[in-house]
Amino acid sequence: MVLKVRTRFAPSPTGYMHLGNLRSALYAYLFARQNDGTFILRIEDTDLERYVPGAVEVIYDTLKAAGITIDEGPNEGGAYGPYVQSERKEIYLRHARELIEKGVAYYCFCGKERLEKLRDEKGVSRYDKHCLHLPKEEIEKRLRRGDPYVIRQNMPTEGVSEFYDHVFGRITINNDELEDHVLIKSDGLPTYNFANVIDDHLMRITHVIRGNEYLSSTPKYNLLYEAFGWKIPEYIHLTPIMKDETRKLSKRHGDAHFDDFIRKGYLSEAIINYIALLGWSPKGTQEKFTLEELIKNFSVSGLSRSPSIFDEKKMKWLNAEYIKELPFEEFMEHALPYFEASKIKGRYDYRKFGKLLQSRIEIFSEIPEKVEFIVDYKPIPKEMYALKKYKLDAGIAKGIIEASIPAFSELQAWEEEKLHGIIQNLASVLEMKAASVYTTLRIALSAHAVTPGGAAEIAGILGKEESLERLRKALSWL
RNA sequence: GGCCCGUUGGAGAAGCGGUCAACUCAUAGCCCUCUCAAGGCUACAUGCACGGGUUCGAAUCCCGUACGGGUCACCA
Repeated sequence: MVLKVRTRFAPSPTGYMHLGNLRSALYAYLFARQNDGTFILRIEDTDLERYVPGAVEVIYDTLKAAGITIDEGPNEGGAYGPYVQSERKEIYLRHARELIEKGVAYYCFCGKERLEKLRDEKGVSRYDKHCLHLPKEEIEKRLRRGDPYVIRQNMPTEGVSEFYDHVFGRITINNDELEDHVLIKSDGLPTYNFANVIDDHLMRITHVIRGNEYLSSTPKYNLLYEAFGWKIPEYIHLTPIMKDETRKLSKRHGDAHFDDFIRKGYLSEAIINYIALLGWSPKGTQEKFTLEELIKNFSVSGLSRSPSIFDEKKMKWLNAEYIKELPFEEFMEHALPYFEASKIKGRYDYRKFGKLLQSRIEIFSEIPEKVEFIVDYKPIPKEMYALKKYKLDAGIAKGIIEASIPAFSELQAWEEEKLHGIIQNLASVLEMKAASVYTTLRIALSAHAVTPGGAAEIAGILGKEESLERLRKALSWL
């Protein structure tokens, strides 16, 4: 019988959702879905000190925005709950005691001071198995007395441990490298090392997909599985996402959170698509994938073994691709808050601007700056009209603008199409190239050498009255 | 420092013993064009960190060196 695939995302509720974490969740999700398996969310809140209220909601909101659906979890329920570690305290204790009976774990009463003394000059410490040799009576006595204790895993001191990882291949570690780490802390809660193994087994996780910071402690976990006589899961360790060659992309460096990018005007589809590509490479040359396509195309063999550097430029490009293919109405929905926050708030037609901007922005937060030129109308220096390419100078520009005012004045229906007609007609009357007339009017109407959109479009946005007013002003400056 | 892992152009990467070393972003140039975008085209690693070896043949296999990452917590 082939086991049904079950993967999990097991974040700690410590604040915002980091892109690296999101990617781990994504891969675990994709793998589960493509194998018709189950995706589980488990909250690892065994560190009371790092707990941040509201962090669980952030995790839920982010996964939802990303389109990642959860089959079993704190809110969804499931047959293997509870899915919050702090609610599973008894389960861990029970298993830890079982290990003590088996002789692979033991009580340890060593205090901070004693542990401190074990530290060498470099600050590297190594527990010396001191309490492993405590006589049974003494352990009983101290337990009865209520002395604080932890439970440690008793590691073998010789031999080697070997395991297979689907990304890194076969990995071998000498057992004497393994420390007797703590399984149960003095507050009675398990450490990650322990809770993880217990939960992954009890929740029937078949494939453990996580960051490769756990790669070197995996042998310890395997020893635990073996002590219990449990099946060891398949391992898929992920390389980190880096900010640059040496620094990991982290919260400390700012703007590495999903929310930050959403706020900057990225589409969640684009973010997901981009991070999927960081550390994973598709079989063919396609790079733009919907979630559905990612589920179909994801493959463990495409996972990279070296860290990848986060490149916002490429994510911007991808985002622009998504923006361009958005139906116009949807584009406007996303764009609206940015128009509202810009200098054209309450003036001009957002939709006309939207038409101009959809192919001109990479992220929505560029809207305010792109739109600002229209209100920034100021005296136009004569040199701005001096364009050799169009055989233009201030004098010729003056003639064009003069001729354009009566022509525009006669226009009743102020529509873009009609505006184009007038400009083209003007060109033939003046016996000039249309391009020269367009350019001159574009500058006269905008007072900018570079604008998104051309003369007719800008006139359309300004409306008849303001267009004429600007043309008269432009004329007066010449 | 010990141990584990990695290293293909500015970035993401394909490549799995015989390829002109794919593809995408970025960059540059050209075309289109009323400017800017968008779109189209083109250029961009005599070379796969470096040094040895194995082989008729190596980015691909082996060894060493350098560099980078991870880990060595009562954090996950």
